[in-house]
Amino acid sequence: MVTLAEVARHAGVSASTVSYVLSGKRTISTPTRERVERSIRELGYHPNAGARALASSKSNIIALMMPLRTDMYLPVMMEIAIAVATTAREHAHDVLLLTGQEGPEAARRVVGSGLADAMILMDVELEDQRLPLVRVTPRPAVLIGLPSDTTGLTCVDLDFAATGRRCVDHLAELGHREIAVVGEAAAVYERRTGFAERTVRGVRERAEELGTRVLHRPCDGSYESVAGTLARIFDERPGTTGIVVQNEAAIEPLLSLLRQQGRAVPEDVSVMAVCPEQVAAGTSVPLTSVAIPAQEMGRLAVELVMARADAGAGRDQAAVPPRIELLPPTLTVRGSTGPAPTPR
Amino acid sequence: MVTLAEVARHAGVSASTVSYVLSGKRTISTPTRERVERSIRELGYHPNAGARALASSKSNIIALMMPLRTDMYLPVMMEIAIAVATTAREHAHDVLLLTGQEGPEAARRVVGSGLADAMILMDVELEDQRLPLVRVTPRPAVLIGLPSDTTGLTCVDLDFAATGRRCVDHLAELGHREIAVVGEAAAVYERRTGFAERTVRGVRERAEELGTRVLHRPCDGSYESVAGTLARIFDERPGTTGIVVQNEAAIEPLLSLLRQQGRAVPEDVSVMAVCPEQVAAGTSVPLTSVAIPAQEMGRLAVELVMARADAGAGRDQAAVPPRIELLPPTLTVRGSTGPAPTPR
DNA sequence: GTGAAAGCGCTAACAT
DNA sequence: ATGTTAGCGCTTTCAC
Repeated sequence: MVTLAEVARHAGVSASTVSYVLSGKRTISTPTRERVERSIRELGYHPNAGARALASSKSNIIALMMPLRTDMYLPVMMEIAIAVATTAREHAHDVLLLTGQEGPEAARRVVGSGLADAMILMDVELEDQRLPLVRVTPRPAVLIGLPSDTTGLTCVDLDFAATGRRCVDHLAELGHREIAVVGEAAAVYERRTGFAERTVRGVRERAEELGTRVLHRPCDGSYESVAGTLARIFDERPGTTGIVVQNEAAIEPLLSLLRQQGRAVPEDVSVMAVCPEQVAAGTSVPLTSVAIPAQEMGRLAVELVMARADAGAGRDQAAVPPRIELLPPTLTVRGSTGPAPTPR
Repeated sequence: MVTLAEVARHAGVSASTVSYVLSGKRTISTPTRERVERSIRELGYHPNAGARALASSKSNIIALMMPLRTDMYLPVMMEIAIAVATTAREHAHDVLLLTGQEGPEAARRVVGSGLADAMILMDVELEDQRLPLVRVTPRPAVLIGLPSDTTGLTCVDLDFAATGRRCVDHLAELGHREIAVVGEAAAVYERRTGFAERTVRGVRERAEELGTRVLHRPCDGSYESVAGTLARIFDERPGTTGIVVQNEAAIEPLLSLLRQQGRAVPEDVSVMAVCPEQVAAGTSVPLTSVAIPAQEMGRLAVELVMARADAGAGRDQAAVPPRIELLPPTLTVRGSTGPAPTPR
């Protein structure tokens, strides 16, 4: 294994000079720098990560915790993870993947051991078990999702309340007066992250302002469940002409069922979804949708956590104030929504 | 920050004793051990990862590379990643997530710097760019997938050829004499991993033995594409009564289209898939399928890489011989396959 | 602009 | 069964 000392000898300089060439923390004369860089290349030198971490007390590793609790939609998680990894590399950091089964102690472990010097928490619950640790730890952390008490925390998420409002606006503009929300599984509402509620709250809020009627039904993604949900919707509210779906798994079954029932989309009923762009564009009927900006969330989380890490290095405590960053919803109109049918 | 030396002082022992209590590499008297363990708890000591890595030249980190090239089905990747992380923890290792955009150099970087002491490569191509490095590096590596030349490599994958054969067997037993394969996107066959070809080869092989006719069509997952593919299939082979799908995205559109065309499943046409269990069980018609054992693949990859790592520590070179581990296909019969209809 | 040297916290001989 | 000690390879004062 090639060491810094060997590079130094090969280049005829001291170890510290090599170190400074690498870090750029000191001005080096061009000839010296070039000599060192040449030696590095010729010897195939790679700085030892452990030694670096020990000497600098910085690991250049971000821990990404994804508990993967219930029925979280894996592709979105995955997209976020990819965006986090990509962005982290742009900041010369790597990503350590922590999954759920180790529990909140995983965070304590990686931070306590200095393995990671920052962390990003996904799949945040309203009363997340990891929050006490996050509030106490000196390492910067960013949550993807919104707990009920955000005091002192930095969070990133889609603005689901605004998303709900935006959906109602769109349907109302098209003349729809009775709309239904096909939501996430009941379990998601009961014990979880709050994002589903936030959407529904947004929907209700705007619907009230506009005098639109709303029926909300949780729904797990199975074909049977969607069939039952749909039946109940048209049973209770035969006049329903607009449907907002916030449940990736329910989308195809829903479209398929409407087709079978002879309800044309969007002529008889308008359907819109809160889901990743890719999903909305790939369905049997391309769906008008509000995107779940997985990439942006991942990227932003890293940028925020790095900003705090850099500041923390300068001043003693986090000089960057905590921050709640709610991404504004973006609605894309595709083929699945249209003017409300004129009642017979 | 609490150090080992502080723990030693607090427990009234030497540093090495604390170290040995931690590693278990030396027998410690029960009273001493208990005293040390108590001090560790009381002081809230966490061994410093960097110092450990430096002193022992082992980082206890496995790098997981997922290039995420083309249209790989993200949920499967994700499941594998989760299984890898979980299993790694059982071996006291953590997982570093490397994505594609850094290219093959990422492997060189993490291994060269000692950041990772083993690696698992996903999404392996037939002529994978990373293979030269893997063959040269002293660190143990395991591939998930099969390149064209496996000399000296340890690989894990589903036995796709056997999977193809198994599918034909199942349909043939039910009396089907003309079957179609709806495959992955053409791009997958052209520039990629070989798994899709292996399935088709298995299908052809067994079909030939049994005198079954086979029509194979690549297909990207879009609704239009599936519609076109299906039309061509029944156009060219009106007698087709069995369909094997190897393309998660194509499944729902396919079922939906068959329904629209008035072809009942499985009365008129039997459909079976090569896909994760979860997908097969959740479709509008539960699908007879061969599972993609994502979890097992992830777990096995870690077990194999750890076995090589442990052996490498003992002897000089890898004492554990390279190994190709092809998981046998498991077919689960659900509602979507049945006896071939008697020709009119 | 460059060097010398003191650690960073731990592991693993080498002692006893 | 336990203690002593020499590094592991790098960063970063301090000195010139």
